[in-house]
Amino acid sequence: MPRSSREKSVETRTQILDTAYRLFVERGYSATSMRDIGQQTGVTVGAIYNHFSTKEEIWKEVLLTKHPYHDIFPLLQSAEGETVAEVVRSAAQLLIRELHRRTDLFNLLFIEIVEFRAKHATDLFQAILPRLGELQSMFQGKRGRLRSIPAPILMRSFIGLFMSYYITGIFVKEIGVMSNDETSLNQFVDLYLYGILEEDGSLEGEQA
Amino acid sequence: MPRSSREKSVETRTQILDTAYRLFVERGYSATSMRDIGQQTGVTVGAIYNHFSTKEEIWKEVLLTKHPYHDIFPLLQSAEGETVAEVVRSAAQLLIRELHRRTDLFNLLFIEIVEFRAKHATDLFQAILPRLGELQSMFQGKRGRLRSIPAPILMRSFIGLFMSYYITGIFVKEIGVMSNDETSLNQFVDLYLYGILEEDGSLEGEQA
DNA sequence: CCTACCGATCGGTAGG
DNA sequence: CCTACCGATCGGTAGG
Repeated sequence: MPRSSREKSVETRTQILDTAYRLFVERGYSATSMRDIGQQTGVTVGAIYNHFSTKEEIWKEVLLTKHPYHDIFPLLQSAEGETVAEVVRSAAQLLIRELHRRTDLFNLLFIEIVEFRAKHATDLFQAILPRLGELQSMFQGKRGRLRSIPAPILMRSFIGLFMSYYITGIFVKEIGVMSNDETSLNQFVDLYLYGILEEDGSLEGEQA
Repeated sequence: MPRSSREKSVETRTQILDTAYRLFVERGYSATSMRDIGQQTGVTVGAIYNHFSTKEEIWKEVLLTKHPYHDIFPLLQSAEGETVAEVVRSAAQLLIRELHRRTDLFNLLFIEIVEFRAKHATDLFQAILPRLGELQSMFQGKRGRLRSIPAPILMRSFIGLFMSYYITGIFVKEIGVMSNDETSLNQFVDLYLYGILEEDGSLEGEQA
């Protein structure tokens, strides 16, 4: 329980950001009104302007503080395994589980691209950049040799693996003619593993 | 020049759809008003409702008629080469060139996911499905053996290749620390090729 | 295809 | 005099 008006203020601000995030990913930016944010937070519209000067300022703060990398980075770092292949499979499992829990994981990015023409992309990337280095240690001391692929390409293509699985999965869902189950995911991951690993037979052995 | 009021009506309808498409991908659905569409088409708001009963009906028609697969499918089919690797590289080149011409190529999909929670996904997929088969012939009679990967996975991961290159590229653009040039694309494509092809040394030979 | 409107709601701000 | 917030309302615009 807040003990001062100062603490109360910080709490209200946090609640506004939580509500705004939820509504933005549910409906998009323009379709979310300041009144919606206020009502669902339990404050008036005027009160919001005590914490943020414009609606876009709320967006900027939501984008930077609720961006998926906040959840994804720790998740990736918790991936375990003795070989590179095992680590990648473990990371893929964790990420897909998170995607099922939060099917709107990438919505902040899509909104930023469409409704803001990615104008805050530089700010966002500056925030992420320092933490990208942490990920490089994921494969340290693991068995299995990587092809000589630059780290940025490795990371971008790994993210892409999930984006494509997720986005194309939305459109084949409930169709039946295409499966979107765990088998599909494994096939995606295998394709990625064959793509990044030196050929030494370890993958085939593991599969058998 | 239209010779009858019937033809004039069809032309107006087409112009409305063209304008709506342009504004939707520029700003998103909610941020685009019926008045915007009317003004930029050169008709009043009331006139639009002569052709479409709701704003969402315009969206549905735009989504189905302007969807990127209309441009992408013919593009992929024009890819040439004597080996699977050459065809894939050719297709990748063509697709990236198209992406540079139309940087908003995927925006319709993003809007459908965020602002409509993908409610028209089934309609869209039904429209695309019959044409997916045409693509399967792309690799017919080409040298280079594919791993046993189901065709849907092949296609989904190929689309994913570009989505990840495109989306992550937006956020690393103009940063300098990460390159987003032709070299990056080739590295993405190589990763994909290693992922789908049986190992027979042909790729290394080609690279050398 | 237009002018002229409707009930409601938009982002943002007034004084207290 | 501060903060956090209120009820009411601003000029304009939303879909219809």
